[in-house]
Amino acid sequence: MSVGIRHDDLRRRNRAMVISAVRRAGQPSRTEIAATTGLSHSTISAISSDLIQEGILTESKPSEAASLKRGRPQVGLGLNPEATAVMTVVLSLNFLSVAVIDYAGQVIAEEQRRLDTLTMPRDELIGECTAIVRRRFEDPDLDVRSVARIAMGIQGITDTHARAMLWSPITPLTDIPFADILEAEFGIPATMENDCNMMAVALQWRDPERYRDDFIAILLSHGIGMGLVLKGELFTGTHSSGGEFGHMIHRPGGALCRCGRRGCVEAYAGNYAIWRNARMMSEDAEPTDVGDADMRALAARARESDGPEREAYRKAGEALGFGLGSLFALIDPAPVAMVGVSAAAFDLIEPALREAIAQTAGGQHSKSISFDTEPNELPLIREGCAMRALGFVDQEIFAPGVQQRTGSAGKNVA
Amino acid sequence: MSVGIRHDDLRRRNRAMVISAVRRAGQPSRTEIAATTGLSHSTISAISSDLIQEGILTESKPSEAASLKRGRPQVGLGLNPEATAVMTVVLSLNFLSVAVIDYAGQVIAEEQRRLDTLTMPRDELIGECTAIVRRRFEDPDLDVRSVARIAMGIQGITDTHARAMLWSPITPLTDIPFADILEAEFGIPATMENDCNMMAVALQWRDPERYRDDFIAILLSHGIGMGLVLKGELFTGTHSSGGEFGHMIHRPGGALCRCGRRGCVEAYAGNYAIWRNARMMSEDAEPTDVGDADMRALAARARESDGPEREAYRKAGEALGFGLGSLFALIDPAPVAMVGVSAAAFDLIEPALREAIAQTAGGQHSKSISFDTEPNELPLIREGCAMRALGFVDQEIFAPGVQQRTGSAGKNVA
DNA sequence: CTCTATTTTTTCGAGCCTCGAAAAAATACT
DNA sequence: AGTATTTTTTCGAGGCTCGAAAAAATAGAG
Repeated sequence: MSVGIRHDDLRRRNRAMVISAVRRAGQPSRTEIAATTGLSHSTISAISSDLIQEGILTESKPSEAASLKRGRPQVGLGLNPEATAVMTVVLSLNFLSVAVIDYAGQVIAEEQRRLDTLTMPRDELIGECTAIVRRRFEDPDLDVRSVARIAMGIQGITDTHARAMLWSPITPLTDIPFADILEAEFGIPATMENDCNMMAVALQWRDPERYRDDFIAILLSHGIGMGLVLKGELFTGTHSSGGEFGHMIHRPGGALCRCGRRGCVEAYAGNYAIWRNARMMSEDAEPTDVGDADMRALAARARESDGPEREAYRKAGEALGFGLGSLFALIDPAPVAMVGVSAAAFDLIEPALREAIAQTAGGQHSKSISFDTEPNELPLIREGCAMRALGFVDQEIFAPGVQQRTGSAGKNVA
Repeated sequence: MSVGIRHDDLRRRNRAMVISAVRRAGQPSRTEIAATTGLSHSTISAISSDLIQEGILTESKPSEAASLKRGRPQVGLGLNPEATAVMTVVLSLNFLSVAVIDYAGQVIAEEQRRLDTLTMPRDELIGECTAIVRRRFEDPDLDVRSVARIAMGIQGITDTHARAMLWSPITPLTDIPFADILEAEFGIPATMENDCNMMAVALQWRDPERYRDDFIAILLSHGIGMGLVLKGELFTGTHSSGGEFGHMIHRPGGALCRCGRRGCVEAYAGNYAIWRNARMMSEDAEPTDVGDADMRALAARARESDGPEREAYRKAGEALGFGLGSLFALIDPAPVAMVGVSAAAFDLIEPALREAIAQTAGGQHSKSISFDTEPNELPLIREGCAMRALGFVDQEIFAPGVQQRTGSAGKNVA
């Protein structure tokens, strides 16, 4: 059950409010913050002078608008980049990357690495992840002692509490508690996030106009994933990261999916499924890895002539359309961002997708549903992880004490 | 954006907290409330003496457990039934009912009425609804001047803000702003709720053990509806009441649904669909109304022998199973309550349903998914409306002032 | 160059609210 | 009748936010 509000929670919540207002707005003045938060000027003044003294915020000289106005110029408040730093670790198919990001959100160091995730044994995979992090810590150029949090993103299913990878297409291994492993290894709070959820978080930061309260990010890649934001909050399952859009059932008993079941949306719209159909292979054929270059070539051929390649994209569009239609029956339509290599072929997918969606309950507003595309998912995932880690720092370290549910993490206060 | 917490919000929130603790717990002592809310004894003491003085709570003599313990006996706190009252209006196919419920949740008056909703013109339908409410107000036995809120429940789609019926299977009419109509007519805040959502709310109150944070209520009746609670909160769409489980797509281009589209879950599992299949009629046959008695007879025949009737229920189970599987892919499995006349035939539905679900992503935990049945939906809907209305009173009238999002409603403070 | 209008930010006292400790109240046990 | 025990109330302390007023910092006017 939710819990009563203590008197001291007040300050903490309002501190968090101010920090988040600054993170969102860039260089707001105290007056602007007072307006957006609804708190009085006195309160904002008190809180921000605390935060400045603690080295969390910094004053920056007046913005350009100052010269136009009459009275005392506004003083912009910004996040102090040196307040702390966070680290992101993104593990995807055959690829591992790490980045250090300062408190203001700028990347200050990074490293990328190819590895063979599909065949790697458990210890080695974990070892690679901890090693790449450790190398960052050992870099003498950086004062990495100030890293306050690690957010790891992975393609696959994670648990609701953001502690472990439960299942992933990039490895046959399951149930790896990466968050706990990193915490034990480095003594820093860590979380394990789902890649598509992080894409959604990143979109919310990149384009808050379009991706605000309700939207959908769909990853069109080898597999089909989804990140969903509803009422401004990231949607997760009751036990797992949830939102396994790719494994909604498109045709009961239909094409063979990578997950071993039949008829999933992914079994028609994943890279391997498009490839399979374009080559006129059986729907029962084992899913195979298809490179991004091959997919781009496939899309080019589909654009050239109306052959089996175009038909394969049509089928993908149909599966995505009926899947989205079912989803929209549940949550109502919302803006969609298509991310990943096949998003670059969305022109081939869209007609069949819209036709399918129009045949569903969500299709009433079919025409008003807008799609946007972004071919490159990795930067989005990293950005999402960074924002997530910074968000935790904002709330749990710089405005500590408010009741948390997560149980672990969040002990080292400045 | 969310807004800073003012100083006076504190008291109001904690008042709401205490009221809700009392509503939930029955007759808790001050000490118990302090424990569940986490607030100090002094605070609870202050707040509850306020609430008693305002006539919202009453002290009741010690419970039976008092004789066992040593010290000063606990004094139970209860909701004062006379504090206020709410009214529920439930409109379903050919049936309209109203009830007056006191602040403690007891029904103190009711009226039910048959009418032909399918053919009624707009004015007449609205007129019947306002008339049945007015008759309650005119009843001299009741001090109905104290009615603080009306909650209307309807089979069909409502908007997110609980103001209007957007679409309903019980009438060809659309977009009737019942909440506004009732507010204008009687000057009392009103809301327009979706029937299945209210079923879910009622289940949460009836059996909080089983139906707590995450569960699904599915209405198996003429149509198929769903009420969904996730993380303790009623799930709604971004624009409408949402959760139109019955119109997820089971088979693209498949059987004709009452909604005019094809292949919806409902087109296989709604009463009319089961009837159609049992009679071996075409899947394109116009949906017809089937009475509850006919459905019960159909179920009996299906249990007797393995004929087309049993096959019809099998198909229904398959559609529901694949639909649930897709839903579980999104939200993970959760306990399910099957409500409505076909819930009484769940024995005929369950085998195919479980078989289908096992073929989906949600089916990993297929065996652990538990189903419960409740053949009678109307009492549930009424209970849900009552609890919802009382919840609004608790929060908006007896603990007023906390920022609201809904824009309208909630102006008459005690 | 000085003065005034204007806008932002800080200061200060007032009013609430919650908390902890201690007191008061109400009962069972001895 | 006295003591132990548990619940509830009382009371002063400490914090927080708010509004009003003061202080600070600038542009424009004369």
